[in-house]
Parts: sequence; structure tokens; C-alpha cells
Amino acid sequence: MIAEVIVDIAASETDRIYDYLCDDHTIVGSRVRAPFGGKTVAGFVMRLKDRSDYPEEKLKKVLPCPDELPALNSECLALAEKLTARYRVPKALALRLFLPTEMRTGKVRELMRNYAALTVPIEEVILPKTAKNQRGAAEYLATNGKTDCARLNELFQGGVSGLEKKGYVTITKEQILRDPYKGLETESATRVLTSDQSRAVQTIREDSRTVQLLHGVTGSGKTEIYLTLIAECLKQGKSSIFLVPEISLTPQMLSQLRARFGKNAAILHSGLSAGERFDEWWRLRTGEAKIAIGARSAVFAPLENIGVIIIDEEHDSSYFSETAPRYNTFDVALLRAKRNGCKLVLGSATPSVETYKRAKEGEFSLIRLDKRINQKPLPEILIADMRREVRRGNNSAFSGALKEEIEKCLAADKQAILFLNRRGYSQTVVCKECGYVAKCEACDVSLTYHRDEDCLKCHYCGAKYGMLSACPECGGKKLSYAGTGTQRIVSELQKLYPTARILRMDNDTTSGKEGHYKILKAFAEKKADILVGTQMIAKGHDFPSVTLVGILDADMSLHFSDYRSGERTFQLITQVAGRSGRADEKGRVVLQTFDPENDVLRYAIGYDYEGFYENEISLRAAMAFPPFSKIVRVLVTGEDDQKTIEALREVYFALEKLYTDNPDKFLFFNKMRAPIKRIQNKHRYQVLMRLSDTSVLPEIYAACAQARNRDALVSVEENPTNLS
DNA sequence: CGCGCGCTCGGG
DNA sequence: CCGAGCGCGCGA
Repeated sequence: MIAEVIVDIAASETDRIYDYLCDDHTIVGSRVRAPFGGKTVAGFVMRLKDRSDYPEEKLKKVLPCPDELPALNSECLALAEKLTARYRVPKALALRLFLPTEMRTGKVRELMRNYAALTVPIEEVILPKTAKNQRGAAEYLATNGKTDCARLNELFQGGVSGLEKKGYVTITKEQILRDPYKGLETESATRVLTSDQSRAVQTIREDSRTVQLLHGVTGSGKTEIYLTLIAECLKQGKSSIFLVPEISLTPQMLSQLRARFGKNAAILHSGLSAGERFDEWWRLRTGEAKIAIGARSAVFAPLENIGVIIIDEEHDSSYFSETAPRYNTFDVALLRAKRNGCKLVLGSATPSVETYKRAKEGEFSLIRLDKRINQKPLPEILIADMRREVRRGNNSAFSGALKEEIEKCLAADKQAILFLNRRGYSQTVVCKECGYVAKCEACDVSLTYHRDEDCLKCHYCGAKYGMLSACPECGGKKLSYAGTGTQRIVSELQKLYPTARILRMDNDTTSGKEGHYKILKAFAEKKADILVGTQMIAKGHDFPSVTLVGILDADMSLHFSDYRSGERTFQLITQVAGRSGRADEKGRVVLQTFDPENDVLRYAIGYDYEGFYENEISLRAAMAFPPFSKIVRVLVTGEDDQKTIEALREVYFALEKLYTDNPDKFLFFNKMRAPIKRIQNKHRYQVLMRLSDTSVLPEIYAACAQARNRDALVSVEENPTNLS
């Protein structure tokens, strides 16, 4: 038998079929070890055949991997095929998406765990009185028998190793089948849904369209709808995929899901160890678990017979992959949904403009949930006009209204969250007196200040403007182009309220996710009165005693030089506001801005998504921004400037031909240096395009794949989030 | 004359 | 991607 093999090397040079001799019982989709070049590499069997075009005597033989099941099923292979065609990445790279990294590196197979057992009867264990942990561990072993060392160490720190040294216990390595859900009963009781919820479930069941958008206000009970759909699939023996932004896989959510679905659910999140991750994947592959829950990458879960795919918080930017292949989770999910003939359910309180447009136009089904489950009103949002504060001589970061609310909040022994909207490094110019923001004349997006050249640039067309010395609107000289850091906020706050306990959370203070959880946990346990932070406090945790949310610079993200800044600001405000008044107390939100008349802010304070959308979509249409066009950036980076420019020339030459051949499909086309010229010693150049017709996309990808070489990386970004 | 590094090529 | 093979540049 001959196997067509893709070797697991992520390079375009090796991205082709190699024929190998193989056993007769080799299965398509399975992994093999293939002699390649001087050594043995991993490979995937793509197809089987009887004879090869390659000279028979030169064929080598593949060795099977000890996998009990082929790693990839036929759907995975087909999907990988589509991804390679769409994004022009080596097949190996696409295939890797379907496997846990632990499986590829081959280090983790079955987990070996250390077990301790007593070697002598408990009466013969003689220990000094002080060795409490050793005594405890020994007694535990006497009553419970052989026990996992990790568990013993948890209970009696260091006890086991002490006993081992004295020879009272032996430690054996044993392979175990992990069962993290032991003792958890699946809740079989069906929940009572509100009429709105059951109506939504009904529609999702019956509507013929594949994509179903659930547009529900915060607290309208979307999660219960998801869980009902999943439970229903489970009953029919079908599997499900439930995707959430990484950040919302909080410990509370995990335990809720485990309580509901027990071992039927495999939860893939970043907190898992390599072994656990592999096990969860394996449980899905074998069909032991039928529900895959996780962030973006869980869309590649090795499931068959999928009954529903759910993408919660559909608008979240984490659904776009940042590394090649830069897939969009929605696109992959849609492919899988169509192949499995199942529904793809999107949920959000603030859907992305693009998704909502497609829903309104009838391409997707649109299901509205306007009522909150607990009938509670959404928190009231007050606007604090910071221009007035500045004119009054208040140069602090806090408006009078916010200070008042903080005092009330502290007096009532409640908690407050202060949210700082600072994002990225690039900064724009704002007049502190009238709220004027420097914008590009051609693109209507904010300009970005470039310190190195002391000028303002538009990231969408490359236009360059001289730095302003005074506000062109009011002549004011108080121009600011640096957001206030959390650090300064905290010290100002501490001065105002010396007795208040303040926690700070941002990328500078917290290392890793663990750090975040620790801070959030401390805050949830009321170990602080005020939490100050950036983006990351917007999502996740529930803080029942928070009654005040302050958004210190609501318009900072509004003025971020991005066509999506309005959309993001609306989403952010809605989300942050939702942090206030989760329990019985009514919540309040103070929104500070230099631009109180701004449309986005006005719609946000009224929780008027529909109004926001209508306004936004007409702006997008007028400026021909997505979804009325597609922005494509081809980024060329490399350490050697000369070689990078060579690659840029090559790709530019091909793209320019495409442009001159199809002028009607391009709204904009230009090459320029990337706004940030060098990152980590790599020179950066770009070709920026705006397409009115995406039919040229495959050719753009092809040109880039062609120009990429050892010295320069050429990547394509579609509607990139940041153009730095 | 010899080897060292840098580039090119091939891998089944 | 990675190693093999080969060409040209400098040192004893």
C-alpha cells in the first residue's frame, strides 16, 4: 500500500504530497512517523493508493504512530483542505490546528501519576511528635489505601516525601485514566425557561437558516438558551461546540458547566496542564465527551455528528486568530455547521456591525431578547462633561459627579470599579477645552501622533499632517495626546480617599492570567473598595456589591484611529456598565467624556443598540468602510532591511498588476512603511488596500505566499484590528 | 593547499 | 524546516 503523506513541517517548500510505503491496515487521517531527509518526522496520511508515480525503489516506509484512533477524521481533513486554500498556508499548519500541541510534540501520551502506599502497618510507623504532616499522611494512607501523591501533598504538605525517606512508603508510577469530574452528577432536571427563552429555542430549532443571531440585552438569559440547546443535542446523541472568549472561562463558569454536563463536557481552556488538555481532547475524539467548550481553538474540536455550534459574545475580537493561519472563528464554524447540517448560534448584547447587518438583511435569523430575566432595570448612566470640569479649573482625573458617587458608594460600604479606556500606545490629539479631535480629511478616522517625526498620520491612507500647536476649533492650547495611566489614577484616588482600599489591575501590574484572577478574586471577596483597571476588568467576574462604575475616559477608544472605534466604544460601555448593580442594589455608571454630544455615547447611555447601529451603518456606508468594503493589509517584515524591501517589491509588483487589471475592485491601493517601522528588530512595510469586491482575495493571498521567503515574512490581514 | 562558512538544493 | 553538498575566501 502507498500512503500520500503530508510531513509535519510548516514550510511552503515541503508542503506537498510525499509517497510512502505503508501497512495495509493504515487508515486515512492517521499520523505516521516518516523518514524524511536525514531524520524521522511526523506526518499525516491524506490518502491511500496502490501504486505511486515515484520510482518504487526510492520509496521509504512509514512507521505507524501508537495512536489508537486516527488523529483526524474526514471532516477535519476536508476542513484543513479548505483552510489551506483560503489562507494559503502550508497544509501542515492547517492540520496542526486540529491536534492538541501536546500530541504533536509527542511528550504527553498517558498521564503517569505518582502513587504512595504504606510499606509497613501503621503501628510500625514511628515518627517524631513534630512531624504532623507525616503522621497525617501515614494515617490517611492507612485508612484510604494507595493514594495519589498530589492529593496527599495538598492535604499534608511535605508529609509523603518525609515518609518515603524513612522507608515507610513506596512511591509507584502508574498510568491512570483521569477523571476530573468524579463525584459530579449531571443535572438531569430540565430548567424552566421564560417564554422569551423558549420562543428563542423554538425559533432556532425551526428556522431554516443556518446562522441564528441571538441579540439579547445583558442578563436576558442567553446562557440558559445555549445550555438548553446543548442538552437537547446530547439527548439526541449529537455533539456540540460552545465557544466563548477566553476571558469568560472563569472558575465560576467552569464549575457551572461541569455541574450541568459533568463528564459529557470537555473544557478546553488555557488553565489546563498539557496532560489535562490532551485528555480533554482525547475524550472528545473517542466520543466519550460530546460537548466541546472553549475559546477560539475549540472550533477545531475532533467531534462528529455535531448538533449545534454556539459562539457567545460573537463581537469579541478574540475570535480572530492573530497567527497564521489567521482564520476567523465564525468562518470555520460556518463551514462545520454546513457540513454537519446544524445551526450556528451567535449571541451578543452588542453584535458586531457586520453580523447585525447580515441578520437585518435576512441572511441570518435575528432573535431579540429585550427583557431581563430578573426584570431589573439596567444601571443608569450619567454623563460627566470633562470640558466643563477643565473650564472650572478641575484638572484632576475625576469629575465632581464621580467624586460624589464614589463618596456615596464608600459610605454605603459598597464597591466601585473605575475603568480606564487607554489602549495601545498610539495616541491621538484631543483639545481639553472643546473636545476637538484631529481627524483625517479623507478618511474621517482619528490621526495618530508619531513622536519620532512629531507629526500626525492617518493609518488608513498614510496621509501626514503637521503637529498642531493650538486647537483649530477654539484656539485652546491645552492639547493632550497621552492618556492618564492607572498608576496616576490610583495615587490621585488614594490622596482623595486615604482610608479607601484600592486595587489596581492592568498589564503592567499583573503577570499572566493567574495574577488577574487573584486580583479579581480579592476584589470579589471585598478585600478592596475600589478596583482601577483597563480593558480586562470589563468582562468575566460578577461582583454583587459593586454599585458604581466610573468610565474615566469614555472617548479614548472613540478616538482611536480605527474605523471600528465607535463600535468598540459602544460595546465597551455596555459591557462595563453591566458590571454595576448585579445584585439587589441599583447600579450607577458615571461616564466621563470630553465629547458629551457624541452620537455613540448618547446611544450607549440609552442602551440603544438599534439607534447606534443605524447611525454607524450609515457612516460606514458613506465612508465605504467595512462591511461595505474589505480592508486588506499585506505586511512584510524581516530583520534584513534590504531583503525585506526585496520581498516587498516582489509582492507589490504582483499586487499592482492585480490592481491595474481590476481597478473597479479596489477603492484604495498604496504601499507605505508600516506606522511602526520596526518591532523587535524587524523592519516593517505594508501594502494597504481597500476592496469593494473580495473576488481578488485569493490572488492577494497567492501573491503573498509567493513572495514570502527565508528572510521576509509576508502576511495578509483582513480588516485588521490595529494598523500599527 | 586546506577548511570554514554561506548559499542552494532536495527530501518520497 | 534541516542537513548535505559545494564554492570561494583567507591563513599557515
